[in-house]
Amino acid sequence: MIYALVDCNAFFCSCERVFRPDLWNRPIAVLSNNDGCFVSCTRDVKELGIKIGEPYFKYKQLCDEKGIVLFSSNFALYTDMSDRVMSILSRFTPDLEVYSVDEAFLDLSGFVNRSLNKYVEEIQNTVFKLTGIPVSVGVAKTKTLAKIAAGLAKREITSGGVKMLLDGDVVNKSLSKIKVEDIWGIGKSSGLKLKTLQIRSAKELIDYKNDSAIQRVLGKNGLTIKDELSGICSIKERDCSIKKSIQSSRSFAGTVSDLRLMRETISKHISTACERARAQGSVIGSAEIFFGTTPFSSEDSRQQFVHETVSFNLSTDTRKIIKYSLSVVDEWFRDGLKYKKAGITLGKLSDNKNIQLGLFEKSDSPKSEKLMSVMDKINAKDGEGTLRFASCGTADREIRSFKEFRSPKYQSSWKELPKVF
DNA sequence: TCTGGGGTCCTAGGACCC
DNA sequence: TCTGGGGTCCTAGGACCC
Repeated sequence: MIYALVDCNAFFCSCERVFRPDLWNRPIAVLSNNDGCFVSCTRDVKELGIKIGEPYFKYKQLCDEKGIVLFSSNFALYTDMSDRVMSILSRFTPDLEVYSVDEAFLDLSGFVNRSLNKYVEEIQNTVFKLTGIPVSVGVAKTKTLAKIAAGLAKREITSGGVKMLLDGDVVNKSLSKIKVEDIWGIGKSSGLKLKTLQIRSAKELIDYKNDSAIQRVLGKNGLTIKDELSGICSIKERDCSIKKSIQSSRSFAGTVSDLRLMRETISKHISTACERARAQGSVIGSAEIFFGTTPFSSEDSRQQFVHETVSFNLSTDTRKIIKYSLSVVDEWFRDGLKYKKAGITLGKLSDNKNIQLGLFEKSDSPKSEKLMSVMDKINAKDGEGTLRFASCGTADREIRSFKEFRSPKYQSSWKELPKVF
């Protein structure tokens, strides 16, 4: 096999730059919900020591000093740009696996006879020309090696954003420079375990003879990764078109200490998630409700973090799932606590088609299905939340989030279309 | 006095990813 | 004032059964 991993460079930042060409050479960063953390940074920002996931308030001063241009996250823009990039990539292979919002694996096995290098450059150039998004490409015999190659493509200035890891000597040389915890699928904790076996680099991992020791510390995943690094394809394609769980959650801009507000928040999360579940044709079997105070140290408040799962007969009826979920809220909510975050995860999702064929039980009445379908249609046409349940509260009590640096909704709002003079 | 062996299924939690 | 939001997969251990 020959895989190419195409990875968009600082994707969210690049999306913002497409509409702000004046920022092409400026350091920029994108912040998470409530402008809490950094979620995307251009290379020059990373070089200042700012890492993805770090809280913004720690670096506020540095950002001011260095003139870093900040953006609040604008996911409507990023998903739209992602769709465009992926659709272009699909022209280059019959087998495209979209791995995340900014990455995809292309099976290029059929192209070995062409000049692979040229083809890859063509992919890179086409994406940039048609979307304005710069991408790096790593090419190798397995997905794990392609991930490593793409990482090298980004790091090595001379690479032009493309790195081929096909020749055995080149692969070995590269692997000896890769720290074990930087391998795709091995994190901090597994990295430490491997160090107890004196394995520090990717090369040391593939040269390690005692497979059972690797399996003991990493589980069978460890051997899969070892094979992949040795050039043996062992990772199956994941089908991500149907989600197995669907989550909706947010941190509050301030804190919430009011039961009614918490009930409304949970109801809204349930409504959002159920709509997404119905949209992918799923029937829901369980809901996990969670809410909690800040996990970070704060002297003035007691801490609590609730995680409760309720299971029920398969259903798509938002009303029913809200009812179950609110009973959890009522049971666990404590007066006087300052809640910082709340959300839900829908689980035990099954395919609606199988249910209709009678393989499983479903408890909803035909009336309820009709109601949900009408609601979804109206909300799709006239906007999110046009029709909602009373338990979600009224719009004026909406819990606002901080988005100090939001960019316009260039592609999803007529009022905010970019203007060309 | 003294308490099997094997199997399946489910769930919670950990680890990892972007 | 202040620390994201979404996912996936694996494993260990409990419940249950014969």
